[in-house]
Amino acid sequence: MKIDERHLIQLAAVVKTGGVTEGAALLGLAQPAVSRTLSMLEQRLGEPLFIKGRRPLQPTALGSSLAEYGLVMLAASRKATDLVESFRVGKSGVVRVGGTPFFMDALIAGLCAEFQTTHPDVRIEQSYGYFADLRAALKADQIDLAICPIDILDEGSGLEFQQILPGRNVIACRVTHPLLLKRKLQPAQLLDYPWVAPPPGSPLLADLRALLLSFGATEIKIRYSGGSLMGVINYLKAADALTVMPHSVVFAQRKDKSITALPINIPHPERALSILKRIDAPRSPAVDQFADFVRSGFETLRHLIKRHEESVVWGV
Amino acid sequence: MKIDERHLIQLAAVVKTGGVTEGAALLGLAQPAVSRTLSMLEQRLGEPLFIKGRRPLQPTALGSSLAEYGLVMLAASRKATDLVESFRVGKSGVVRVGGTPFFMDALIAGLCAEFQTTHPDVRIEQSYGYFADLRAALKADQIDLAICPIDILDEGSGLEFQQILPGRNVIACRVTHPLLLKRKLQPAQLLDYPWVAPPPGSPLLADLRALLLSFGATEIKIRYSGGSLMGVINYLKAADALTVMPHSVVFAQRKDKSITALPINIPHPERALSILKRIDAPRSPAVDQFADFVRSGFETLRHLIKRHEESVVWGV
DNA sequence: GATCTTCATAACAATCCGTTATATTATAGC
DNA sequence: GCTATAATATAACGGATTGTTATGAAGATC
Repeated sequence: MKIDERHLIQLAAVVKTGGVTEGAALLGLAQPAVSRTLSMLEQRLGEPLFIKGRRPLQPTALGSSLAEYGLVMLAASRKATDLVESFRVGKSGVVRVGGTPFFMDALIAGLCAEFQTTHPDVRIEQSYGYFADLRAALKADQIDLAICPIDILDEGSGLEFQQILPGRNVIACRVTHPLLLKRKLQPAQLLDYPWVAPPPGSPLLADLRALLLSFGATEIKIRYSGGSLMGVINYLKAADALTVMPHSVVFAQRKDKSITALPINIPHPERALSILKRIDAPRSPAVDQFADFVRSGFETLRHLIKRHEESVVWGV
Repeated sequence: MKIDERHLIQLAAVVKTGGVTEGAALLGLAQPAVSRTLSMLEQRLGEPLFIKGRRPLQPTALGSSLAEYGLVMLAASRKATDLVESFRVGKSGVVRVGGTPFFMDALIAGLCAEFQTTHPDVRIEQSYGYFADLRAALKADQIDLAICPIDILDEGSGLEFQQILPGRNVIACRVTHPLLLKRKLQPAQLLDYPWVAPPPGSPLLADLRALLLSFGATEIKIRYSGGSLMGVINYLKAADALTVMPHSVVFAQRKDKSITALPINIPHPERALSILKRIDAPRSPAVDQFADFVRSGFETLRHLIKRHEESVVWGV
């Protein structure tokens, strides 16, 4: 005999609270509704669920056994509604975010941790990739968000993108680099030092090539390549090498006092760090909240950078 | 937001089976019913539960999370229906049975064990008592069955009682008792030996008093009293004492070859071992089955006794 | 691109649900 | 034992929901 789950839950509520009235109140129902449910249940089962003529209500063996299962359902139901509630306000769910390695490592990872102090039940699944991969992953619904630098003219084509940081590269080196002592830095001097290449496939690598050629290099001498951000930084710390990095990434490392930027301006790439989303896809509130959080995080970063540059001659 | 438990279960079925059609089949429903449920759920939640335009169906994060809770409910529901089913056929439940100590210990306890080889999920709660207590307990719905000797003229008064064994007492002693060697047993000889009294309050004790007086005793010399069946038997084993016991109880001990009955007839009490139930009270199938089992158990016991007496001169 | 399976929608009847109003029943206090 | 009180059962009703079958739309497969 199949029993309506709702009936079992009502039974459980009554057994748990010890009364029809209280049980109904627990479920937010009127007493007659629950009373009728119990009558119907007993009639259908052909077995009493409560010992008749006894108050406070006392369940029979069958009644209390069934009530246990009802209690399980009641608990599950409660949890489910809680889950929905937290999901609706973006407090639970999954955020799948992909991005370029340097930004992810230097900035987004920390932001994720920060985000989760207020959203502990949101799971973040991070992955690496460059624009083409990320766009494909977005369209295939493998990720919910992408964070990467995008050429201004790149067409969205079904993707929404918000710029969150203007493109700006700097030349990074360790804080003890001899070039930092020079009064006037000539671009040609940069070619005297070994260079470290950003990850293959990254826009930064193209930037580096263009930059070195503009400095008059006939060929590009790369001493080290293939490292992630941590690898590059650790290389830089141990040698007077140079590399190109996003300004924000170097800025994020300022606390370490191990690498910094040379006080020389290099051309802005026609690119801006952006958050990419699919326009059509329904995004969960958690994804939206995370995107907002990242955006505001970069907002404050931009202000930080600005204030920092106004107060000190940065990089010296 | 409160979610209908039935909806969660349907969701779980679909997620579990990987398709609306299969999910509906799992629940014994038509496919459109489940399909509509899912549509309504998504509409009410404002969040998709499945990734659109993808077959086989793939749940979203929210969908699979909710499905987990649905699965819990589904499992509980299944178990509940199983429980009901087994309860209806008397394969589960509780049997509260009270009875007089000697019968319970000597006969009923073993029957309980035997009963549970076919009804392992029936819990038996046994208690001791004599007629007055048992009747009160029955009326107060503290026990479902009582098994005790009842005077033939005792009125049921709302109680149904079935006789399961005629009243018949014997005088019990150890198998090495000297009286067993006598050719002709004179009642007066019995008075030469010490007597053990059945539990206070028991009908047996009254029987014993009446018996001894009828033998011509001026006063009753009780050497030992207050023991349960095990106590009395162990006393008898260690001394040439005598006592009154129901015939069936002594018979049940025959395998031990430690106590037996004197070959002397004593008056039948106007009493028969009976099963008592309340007439009005709804009894669970398990109780009915147990009562039937006990009845048939005593039926075979009666036959056993009969055959035994026909084949051997019992007690010698 | 044709076909086949699977899912979504529509329409309808029956049931069930929850409500308020009211009667009945059990317990407690005198 | 009787009354007062609190709790439960019953009745009646509007509305929502459930299930059904029939049919249309959309992916997947070849």
